[in-house]
Amino acid sequence: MSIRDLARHLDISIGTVSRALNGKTDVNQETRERVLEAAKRLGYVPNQSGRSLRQGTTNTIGFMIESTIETVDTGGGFFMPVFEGVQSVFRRHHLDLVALLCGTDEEPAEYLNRVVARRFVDGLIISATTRHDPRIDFLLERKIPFIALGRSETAGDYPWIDLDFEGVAATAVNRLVGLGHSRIAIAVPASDINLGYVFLDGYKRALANKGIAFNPDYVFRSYANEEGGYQIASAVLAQKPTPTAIVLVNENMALGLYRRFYESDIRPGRDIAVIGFRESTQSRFLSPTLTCFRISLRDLGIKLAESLLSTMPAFEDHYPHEKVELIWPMELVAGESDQGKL
Amino acid sequence: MSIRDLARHLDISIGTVSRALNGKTDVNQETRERVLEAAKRLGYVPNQSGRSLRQGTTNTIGFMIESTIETVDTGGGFFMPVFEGVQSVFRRHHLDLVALLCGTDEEPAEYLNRVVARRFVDGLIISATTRHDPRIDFLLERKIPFIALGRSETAGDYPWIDLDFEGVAATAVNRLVGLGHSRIAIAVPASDINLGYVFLDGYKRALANKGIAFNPDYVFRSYANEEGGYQIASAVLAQKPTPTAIVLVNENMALGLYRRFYESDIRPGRDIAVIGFRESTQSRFLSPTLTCFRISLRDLGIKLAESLLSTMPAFEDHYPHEKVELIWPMELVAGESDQGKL
DNA sequence: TATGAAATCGTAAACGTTTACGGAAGCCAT
DNA sequence: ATGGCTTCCGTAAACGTTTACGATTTCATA
Repeated sequence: MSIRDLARHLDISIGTVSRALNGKTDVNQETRERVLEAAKRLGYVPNQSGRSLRQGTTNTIGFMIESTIETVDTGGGFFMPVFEGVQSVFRRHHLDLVALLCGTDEEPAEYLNRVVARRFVDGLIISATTRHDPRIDFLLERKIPFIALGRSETAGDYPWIDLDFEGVAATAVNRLVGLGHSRIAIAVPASDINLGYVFLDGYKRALANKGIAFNPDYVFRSYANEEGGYQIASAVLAQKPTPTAIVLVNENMALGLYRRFYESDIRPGRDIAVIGFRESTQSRFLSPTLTCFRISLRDLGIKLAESLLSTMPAFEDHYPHEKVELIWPMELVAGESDQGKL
Repeated sequence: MSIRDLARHLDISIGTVSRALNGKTDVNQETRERVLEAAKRLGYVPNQSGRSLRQGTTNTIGFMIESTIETVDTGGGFFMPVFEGVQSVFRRHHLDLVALLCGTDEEPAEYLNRVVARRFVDGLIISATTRHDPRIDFLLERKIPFIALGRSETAGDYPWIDLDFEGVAATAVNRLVGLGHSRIAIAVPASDINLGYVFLDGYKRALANKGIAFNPDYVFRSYANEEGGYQIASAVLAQKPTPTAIVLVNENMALGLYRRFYESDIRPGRDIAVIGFRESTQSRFLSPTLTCFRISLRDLGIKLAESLLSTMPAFEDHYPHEKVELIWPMELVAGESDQGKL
């Protein structure tokens, strides 16, 4: 069922059929309707390879996700809601969204190289940005439209949207200070992912604002998951003087942290204050419930998609070019985990 | 940088270049090496649209994942490890794997229709199979190679691999009976996903084997996530006589269940036995640790990929055609959550 | 009526591959 | 010298689109 078959069936030329289907102006209204009707009736759908070859465009956007130990455990569904938001925008423009999952046995930059070389996608969303991310230079040099979910250290001349790690760290510290804490620990990822550095910066700055000296011994590094939380809890308990509060960079850490504390009869919220990171399906069901921060993930996805389109020349009539360097706000969700008295 | 440029640069015909790159036999060894070397040096990669158009094949496999409320919260990373396994096989055959994420605002069958119509992929892996899954009939009729992760009720003439829900339910029941329980509840998803029915069947059969009467009041239905676990815990406590044990179809339910029990001062493992489903990053860090079942997800992915290839004519020399109707084994991981005395 | 503009459509080239086909050259046996 | 293999390579068609270009018709206007 090619366009040729359809044209033969309607007894008009394939050029006209193509123009009718693509909404070109120079085609009679009546014939357009005939074409559309026949296409639907016969179940004709344009062959993507054909159009791609001709137009040099694939109508596909890739969302690259790494399955590193750090990001694999996005419990509570981080990416799915974002994806839905992205997809809702793309669908209006007949763009298909695919997730490109880079395994642990391949370098992200290598993987990306393959994707780009094969001209698989028209644009890209990358995530889990590292401090100095080679993918960004690569995409800039190849002039592939892209947007990063998460900024690198040199958040230079490329579009990115990032969560408000700095703001979250500051809000958490301020809140804890307000509750009377001064020995405030922080948990960051051990990896090179940039958000850890941003988070740490926000923490330091907030401490400084409150006139509290920064103590490097209160910075704990491990995996951004349950296991990491457990290990950090052990380290926290071993540290003297023991912190009275801890701020987590990742909500999955909370469960492991809780577990380890329980084993030493330390009850979060009563004996030590804990502020998690992102509100997830789990945070409400922990005991005590986790004080954390809410993100409108779907809206984030929508903004991500719109921003990407604004960097693509083919869409500049709908989405005029704009510089996107956006910090996405997060809203405090008070729980019980930071509410104990000192 | 097209094949024409490469041919011109080497001063040979494009046909020879193509044959050299594709490992055809009728090309001189020396010229082949020259071609390969030049291709690498000049960074030539065949345009996918061109080959797809010519060969009618895309070298891409799609892994369809639905982001329904049921599957979105695959905490502990279910899909990522499976994905890696699949990818490790495909990479050897120069196949690209993409994840096709169907949002909640679109029917899975509709979404699949679009994917297939645009000839996006050469083969498909579908998951979250419902009881009567229209996608299966559709793919069979269109003769698209596919494999289902999860069987439908009429697990008929199509390839599938499924987790051993029946075995897990039976093992759990037997274990609980061995510990002295007879009032054993079961938590299943409220949706039409088929695994719930299979799980329930295994439960019923195991009860019958042990001579325990099936009590419909002990079947609890809700979402397969933390929220659902919480609701089910409430329902369990309200049920008289109260069950002394409960078997979960989903590990994410455990946290909500625990939370609700704690609110009523019921301690899992002491006052009520709980057996979760899949071992995840969380199960070890719950308090008490969750008794559950381990899956080798990477191997599952590998088998999934190999099985799919065995249904594709283009690969029948490497993977001879075979009937795939496979129940994937799961191994008990004893925790503390079922160890209380009655 | 002649003229030009507007509306509509057909023709054919082009996108980058793969591959069937045939031709040229080399070699060996007759 | 002829014929028949084998080895290697070039030619050109084909995949299914889109689109620049030109042709035809219609229609209003001078």
